[in-house]
Amino acid sequence: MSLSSSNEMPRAYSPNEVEQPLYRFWMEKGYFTPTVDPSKKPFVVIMPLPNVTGDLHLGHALTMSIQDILTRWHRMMGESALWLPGKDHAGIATQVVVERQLASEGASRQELGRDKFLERMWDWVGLYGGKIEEQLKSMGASCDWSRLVFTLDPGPSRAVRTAFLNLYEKGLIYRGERIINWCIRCSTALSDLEVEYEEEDGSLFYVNYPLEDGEGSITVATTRPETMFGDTGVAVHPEDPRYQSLLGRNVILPLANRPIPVVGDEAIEREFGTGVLKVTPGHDIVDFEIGQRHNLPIVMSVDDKGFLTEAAGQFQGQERFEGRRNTAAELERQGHLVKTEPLRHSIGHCQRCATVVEPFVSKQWFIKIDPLAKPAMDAVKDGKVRIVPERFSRVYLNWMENIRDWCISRQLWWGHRIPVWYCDGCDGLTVSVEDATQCRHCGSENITQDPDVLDTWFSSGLWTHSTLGWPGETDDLDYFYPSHVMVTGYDILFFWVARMIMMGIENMGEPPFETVFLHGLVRDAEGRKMSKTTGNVLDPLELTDTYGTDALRFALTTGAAPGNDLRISTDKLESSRNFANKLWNASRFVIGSLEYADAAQGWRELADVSHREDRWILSRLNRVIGRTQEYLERFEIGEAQREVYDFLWNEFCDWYIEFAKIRMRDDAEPSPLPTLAHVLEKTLRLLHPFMPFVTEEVWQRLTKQLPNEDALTESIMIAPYPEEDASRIDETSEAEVAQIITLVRSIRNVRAQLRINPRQELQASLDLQGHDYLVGDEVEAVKGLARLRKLSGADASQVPQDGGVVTVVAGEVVVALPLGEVIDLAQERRRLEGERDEASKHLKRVDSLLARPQFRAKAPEHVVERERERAQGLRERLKRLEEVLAQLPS
RNA sequence: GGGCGGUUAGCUCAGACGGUUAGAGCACCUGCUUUACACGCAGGGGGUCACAGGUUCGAGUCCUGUAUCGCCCACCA
Repeated sequence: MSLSSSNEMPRAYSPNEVEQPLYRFWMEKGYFTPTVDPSKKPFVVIMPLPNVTGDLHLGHALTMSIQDILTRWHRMMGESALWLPGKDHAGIATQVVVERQLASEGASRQELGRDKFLERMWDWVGLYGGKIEEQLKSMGASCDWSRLVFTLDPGPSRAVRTAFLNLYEKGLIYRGERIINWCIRCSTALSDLEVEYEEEDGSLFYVNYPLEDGEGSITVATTRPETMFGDTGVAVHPEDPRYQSLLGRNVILPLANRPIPVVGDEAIEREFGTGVLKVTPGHDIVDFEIGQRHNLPIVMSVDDKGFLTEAAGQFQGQERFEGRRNTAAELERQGHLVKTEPLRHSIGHCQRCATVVEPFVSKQWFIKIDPLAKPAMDAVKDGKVRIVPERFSRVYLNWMENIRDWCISRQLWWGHRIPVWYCDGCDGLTVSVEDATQCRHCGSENITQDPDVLDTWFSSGLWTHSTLGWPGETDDLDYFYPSHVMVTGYDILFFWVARMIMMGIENMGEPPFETVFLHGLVRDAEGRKMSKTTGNVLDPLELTDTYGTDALRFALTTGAAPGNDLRISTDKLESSRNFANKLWNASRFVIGSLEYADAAQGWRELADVSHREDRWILSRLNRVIGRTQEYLERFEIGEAQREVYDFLWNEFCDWYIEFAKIRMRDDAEPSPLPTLAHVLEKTLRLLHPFMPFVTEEVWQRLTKQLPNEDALTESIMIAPYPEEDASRIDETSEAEVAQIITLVRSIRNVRAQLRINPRQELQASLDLQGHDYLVGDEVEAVKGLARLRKLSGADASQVPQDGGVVTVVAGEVVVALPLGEVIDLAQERRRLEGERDEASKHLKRVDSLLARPQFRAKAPEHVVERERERAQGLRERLKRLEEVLAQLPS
C-alpha cells in the first residue's frame, strides 16, 4: 500500500501532508493495540497521565517522544508492546480552573452546591478532556487508545476504594487531628509535597512576655505575632544556661493576658533570635510537636479562611496579614515590642494557587507511611527497580528515609470521594468498596459519607495496576504487570514514582516497573523554565506545524543526557528538520534511480558484494546498527540518534551515494542499486522509532520500487528492527575506503587552498607505495570526486618532475598535481613546510611516549602497538614530505 | 543545614570501561545553480576541557580541595 497519491516526490519533505494520513493508517491497522500472547515477550510502558485540564506542552512532548521511541523500538523487535495512555482528573488543579471560571461569572462552588458543581466539572471535562488526546495523536504517539483510562472511570475508582479499604483494615490508614498544610484559598488540606517554599523578606519581632510572678520578662522572637493568641507555651532549650531558672514557671501572654508555661525542648535552636520560642501548636508544625511533647493545649487563632478568631480578642475578624500589622502595632503601643529586625526566610505556598499556606490543626485522613516506605526503599537498594540516571537513587532513598505520614484527604469536591460512612447512631465507621447503605456496627441506615475526596496522587499511585484491571484478576494484569520502563521528569519522582513503587508493592507484591527513566525539564533558549506568566511557552503543535513532528521529536531527544535539563531553540528544530529533509532527498535519489532500472534484484540478501565500496558501507551500517542498539538498551536515546544521523549524512549521503553515482555511469561496474536499496531500507527501520513519519512515508515509496523478493510487511512500524550482522564487518574495506576518502579530501583541500576553479579538471599522479587499490577499481571514484581529468600511477622519482603541488596521504602515498605556472612555488613550499612541521611535532610526541620505559612496561600491548604503528606512519609521511621539499626550489 | 548537578569552540550541548592530533549542531570565513537535497555541496578557522593539588606509564574522564552558577530536600521560630 502507498499513502502517497502520486509517485512524485517533491524536492522538500513536507510533513504536514503526510503525518495525518499515516497516523490514521496506523490506527486503522490496529498496530498500537498489542495482543495478550504468552508466546511473546511483553513490553509495557504506562503513560504518565496528563491532566484533563491541560494543553500539551513541551514537557509532555518530551516524555511522549521518549516513550514512543522505546515502544516502537520494542514493537519492532517483535515484543507485544503496550503503551498505555491515561488521563488524570487532577483534583485540585482542575477544580481551581473551573472555580476561576465560576468566579469570572460572579459565582462560586459554594453557591452552586456540590451536585451542580460536579455537573459543571463533568461538562467541562466533556468539552476539553479530549483535547490532549488529539494533541498526543498529532505527536505520533503509538499508544493503545483502545485501553485509554480516566482516573474517575469505574475501574480505577474501584481500585481506589479497594486500596483504601485494604490499607484501612491493615491499620495503615487512620484519621486523626493533626497539623497539616492548609490552603485558605482552596479550603483544603495539602500534603507536604504540595507546598512550595520560597525565600521571602519578612520581619522578626522581638516581644517581651512578662513572668507571671512579676520578676522581669522573657523575650521571644517571632515572624508571626498574630498567632500569639494561639500561644499555649514558651519553649527554651533545656540546657540553655540563660533560662534554667525559668523552666517550669509561667509567663503572661501579652494582650491576651493569660498565663502560659515555660517548657524545655531540644528542638530549640539556642542561637536563633533570643533562644526563646513562643509555642503555637495550632499554627506551626514544630510548635505542634513541642505541644504534643509537653501536653500544651491547642488554641486556633486563625480560621480556615485566614481570619483571626475570637481568641484574638479585639483583632477578631481581621485578615491574617492585617492582623499581624495591628498586633505588632498594639504590642509596640503597650511597650511589649523590643525591636523588629528584617529576616529573610522561606514561606510555604500552595502549589496550585500560590497562596501562603497556613499550618492548621484539623481532622484528616493519613497514610502511615513507614511500613510502605521500607519495602519501596529495599526495591531500589536491591536493584529490583533501577533508576536512570543512577544518581537519582540517592535522592529517592534520602527522601524516603525522611518521609512523614501522608495526608490524603482533601476538602474538595472533584475526585474520588473517601469511601467512609459515619453512623449518626453509634458513631462507628463503615469503610466499603460498594456504596454503604447501613452502618457496619449497628446496622443503622442513618449514615453519611465523608464529604472529602482523596489526594489525586492516591489514585495515581495505583495507576500501574489499576489500569490493567486490578483488583480484578484480568489477563491484562497477569500478562502486562509489572511494566518495564517508567518514563517521567525528575520533578515528580516523589509525587508519583515513589508512591507507585509503594502502592505497587503493597497491592501486587512486586514493584510496578523495572526501570525508572528520568528526563530533564524543557527550558527555553535562555534556559528559563517555560511558564505562561513569562510568556516564553512554546506550543508543540505550532512547532510541529512549522518543522514537522519528526523534527520536534528529534530536537527534544537529541543532545541531552538523561536527567539533564535541555534547552529548545529554533536552531535545534531547524537542524532536525534539515535532517528529515536530507533523508527525504537521499531517498528521492535512491527511489528515482530504482524507477529506471530493475537492477535492484537481490537487494535483501546482497549475494554479490564484490565491490569494495559496498563492503565498506555494509560494514559501517552494521557497526551503526550495533551501536544504536547498545545505546537504546542504555536509554541513551540522544546518542543512539546521533549514530544514525552521522551515518546517514556523513557516510551514506556524502560518500556512498557519491560513489554510487559514479558507478552508475559505467555499465561495466557492478550496480550499486541493490546496496543502495538495502542500506537505505535498513537505515529507515533503524531510524523509525525516532522519526516515525518521514521513515514510514519514504519506506512505503521505496518498497514499492523494490523487487518483491519475499513478502514485506505493509508498514515499517511492524517490520523487524535491524540487527547487527557481524559477518558484514570488514576492517580491510573500511581502512581502504578511509584512505580513498583521505586522498580525495587532500586533493580537494589543495584545490580549495589554491583557489582552483572547481570546474577545472586537474591531472594527478600518485606514487602508490603499494596502495594499488587507489588507482585500481577506485580510479573513477577518485577522479570523479576529486575532479581529475587523469589519474596515473608513477614512481617516486617521476613525481616531483611533474612539478606543481604535491601532497602526501595514507602516510606515504605522494600525490602530485601538476599545475604549471599557475602555482606560486614559494607559497607551495610554505604550505608543505607547515604540513611537515605538524607531522614532526606529532611524531615527537608519540616518540617520547614510546621512549618511556614505564609506558612500554605498563600499558596494554595493543595500546603500545598502536602507538608504534602511528609513529611508523608519521615517520614515513615525514620522510616523503622531506623528499618532496628537497626537490622544490627554495 | 544537608544533598545533587553544571562549568568542554562565539552559542547550545555530546563525550560507557582512563589510551588516536577532544566532537556535533548553530554561528563565522572562503568557494560553489556538481541533474537527491541552498532545509544543500566542498574547504577552512576556532578549545591550556572553571581553578589548584593528587593517583597513574597516561586524566576532559578517577580522588581531594577551591571558585562559580543552578536545582532538590529540611520543623532556622
